[in-house]
Amino acid sequence: MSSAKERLLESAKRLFSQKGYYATSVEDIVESAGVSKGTFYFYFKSKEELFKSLVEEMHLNIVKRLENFLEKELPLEDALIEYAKVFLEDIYQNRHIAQIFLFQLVGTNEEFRELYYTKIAHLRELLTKMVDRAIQKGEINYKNAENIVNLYAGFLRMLVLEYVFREKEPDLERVKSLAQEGVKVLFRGLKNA
Amino acid sequence: MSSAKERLLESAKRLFSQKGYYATSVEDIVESAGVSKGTFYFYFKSKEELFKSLVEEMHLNIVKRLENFLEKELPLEDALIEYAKVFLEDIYQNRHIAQIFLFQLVGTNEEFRELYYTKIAHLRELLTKMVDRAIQKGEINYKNAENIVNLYAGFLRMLVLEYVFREKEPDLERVKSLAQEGVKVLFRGLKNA
Amino acid sequence: MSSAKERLLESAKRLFSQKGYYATSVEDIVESAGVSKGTFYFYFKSKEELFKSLVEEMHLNIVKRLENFLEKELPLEDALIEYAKVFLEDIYQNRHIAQIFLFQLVGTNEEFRELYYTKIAHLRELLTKMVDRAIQKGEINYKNAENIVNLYAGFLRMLVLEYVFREKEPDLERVKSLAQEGVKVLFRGLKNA
Amino acid sequence: MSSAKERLLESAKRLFSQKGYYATSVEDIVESAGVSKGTFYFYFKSKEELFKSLVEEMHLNIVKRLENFLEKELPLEDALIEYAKVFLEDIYQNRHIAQIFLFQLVGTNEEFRELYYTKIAHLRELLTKMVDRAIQKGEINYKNAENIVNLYAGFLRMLVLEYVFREKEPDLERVKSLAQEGVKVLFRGLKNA
DNA sequence: CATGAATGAGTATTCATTCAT
DNA sequence: CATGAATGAATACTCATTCAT
Repeated sequence: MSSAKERLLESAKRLFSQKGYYATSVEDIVESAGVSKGTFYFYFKSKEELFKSLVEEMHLNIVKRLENFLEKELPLEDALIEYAKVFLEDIYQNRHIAQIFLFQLVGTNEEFRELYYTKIAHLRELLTKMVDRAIQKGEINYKNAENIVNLYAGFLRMLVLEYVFREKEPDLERVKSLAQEGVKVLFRGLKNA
Repeated sequence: MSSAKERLLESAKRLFSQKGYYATSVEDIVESAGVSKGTFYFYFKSKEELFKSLVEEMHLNIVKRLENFLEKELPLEDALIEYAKVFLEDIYQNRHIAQIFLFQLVGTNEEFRELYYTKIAHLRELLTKMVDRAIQKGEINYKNAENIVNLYAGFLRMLVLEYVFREKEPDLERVKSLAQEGVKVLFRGLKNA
Repeated sequence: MSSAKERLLESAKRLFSQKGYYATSVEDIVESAGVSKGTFYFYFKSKEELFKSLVEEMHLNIVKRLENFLEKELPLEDALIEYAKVFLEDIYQNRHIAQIFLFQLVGTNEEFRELYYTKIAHLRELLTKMVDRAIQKGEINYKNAENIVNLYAGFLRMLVLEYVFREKEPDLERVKSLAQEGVKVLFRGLKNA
Repeated sequence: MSSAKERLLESAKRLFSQKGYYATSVEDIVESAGVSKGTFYFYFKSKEELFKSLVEEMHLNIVKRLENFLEKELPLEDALIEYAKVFLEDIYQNRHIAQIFLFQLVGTNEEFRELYYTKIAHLRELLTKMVDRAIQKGEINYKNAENIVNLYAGFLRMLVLEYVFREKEPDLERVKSLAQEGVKVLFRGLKNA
């Protein structure tokens, strides 16, 4: 049986992702976790701290995965396709926390927005590094790595927003295939500049 | 001199976009507008209703602009580039309310998220129509209009998120040129499928 | 066509009697009367003053009617029966304002309760006088006039509460006949002490 | 020492009965009880719910008492006299909550009025049963049980209104003796029909 | 006479957080 | 570790009343 802290984390993830940070009360969380309020504050300094720790967790997951990818040094097209698939799978597996990270953080309040931009900057850096390498290797002819990240990351975000989060039971295979097609389109454009 | 209602609307836009829906209190809004609480409720049924009316306003603006574009029947590449520029200009001019529409709605609570998806669906439809026309005319060879919308709209969203909203004083000309470059890359990819 | 003041009075009577003093807002009243708030305060100093003036009006009505009855110097039984009928008819005709007078005044707040007791004391006095006369004339053998008023007035109040006010469309003839029967029962008891 | 909940209930009873439902604020109640606002809402869902629970409590008290009386199967005159005494004693002991039940409920708003009629209907039924039995046994000759209840209950209500609630320190013995006399008068009337 | 925009004190209710047990 | 009673500042919203036009 899961511990009180784990149950609190699970409940928080689910409720934050469903109802949003503000509309989720500590009361909601402890009730759903079946523990007392005192217990909540034994494990977490505050509601905000819990939220931020979820964000941190998700961020570290994505970063780790992305760094692993970088080490493989795949050709860019393969890398972009493979990573897109892994990313979508990952996001789907961690839907709740991912929703918080990708779409709640920016829109909730000033502090969270800043946190978002800090975390995202890190991820963009990693992606930029990957693209830069391909530019150096002459794999593509459009050489603005930052803007390539805009195209690629914007596309992935859109897929997540429109398919993974919007639909109750997303057809992940279809989303992955959309991702693959999209990246191919993109890559052709990058090569033929 | 501006009327009480106008001042309330301006204050609300600014504060919602800065601090977010929940972190902005009616107190904040009326204080910033220099009117009493009673006046707020004389003009708006509730904080929520005011928020939603701002969203509606922005939505109608974007739809109108997009419909105008559709009527022009430009070649797709030109249309995508021109619309991107107009869109970015527009979003910049209406930064506050646009921030609310594009990034707060999804992340705030369940009701707002549903509202977001409803509004966005409408915009995606219009874009899809534009792309479909180009497919019929043989302008491009990748024929999944929906996915092209994912690529294009995702890219624009990312530009807004990373440049227009992130930076205090965004260099709009640079963003537009990134947009133009990105669309060209994309279009090449679409043509050479 | 009725004047603004009359329409305000009518609306106030109806709304106060239906929803109660506190649950009826000045807004409700002016809306239902089709006039502006300014007009309300042109004719009435305050919501409370309007309410009290309605109470005063009803009180004067009942007092006048009762005094007329006293002058007739009927035998007690006839007087009690006749007055009961007239009273019920009257209350029915002025249902709204009567509801306010008889049942809202006591239960609403301290000030109104005191007002109620003052007004009611006056009515009880008149009734006591009527009964005293009958005692002096030897018409009845139970000689506690105050308690007779308790029996009689309590009975009438109960009829009003249970039949005139409770039912949407009260059968007034039936209520009057209940009143007549009840008074006869009462009178027999008074005579045979 | 009494618990926070008990103190809240006591304060609420007293204040509601003195100032009325609307004129008593939650602030008033918690201040008088010496607890915080949060504590109020820890124990009661709302001001209205607390009010209704007081009503329910009083209603159950009266019903229980009345049912006990019914079981005794006393001759009607004795029953009416004995019950009147017990009722007055009871009402006096629970003055505050009784005032709420008997005189505030009807006059406050629509919802409470309906609640009043529901509760009172129950009490009238029990009394009617008691009277019906006496009619069947031939104890009285006036056979309209419902109207007898009107006479009896109206009389008791009037005693409560005029003596128990009106006076700061009511002379309960005198009220009980008025009740006894009144019932005797009534009973003679009923017998000699 | 009449309007309706504007006021601001007041109200019920929420909720993150604390702490004695 | 765990509980849950208690806190009180904060919040959205109401409403009687005023007053310039």
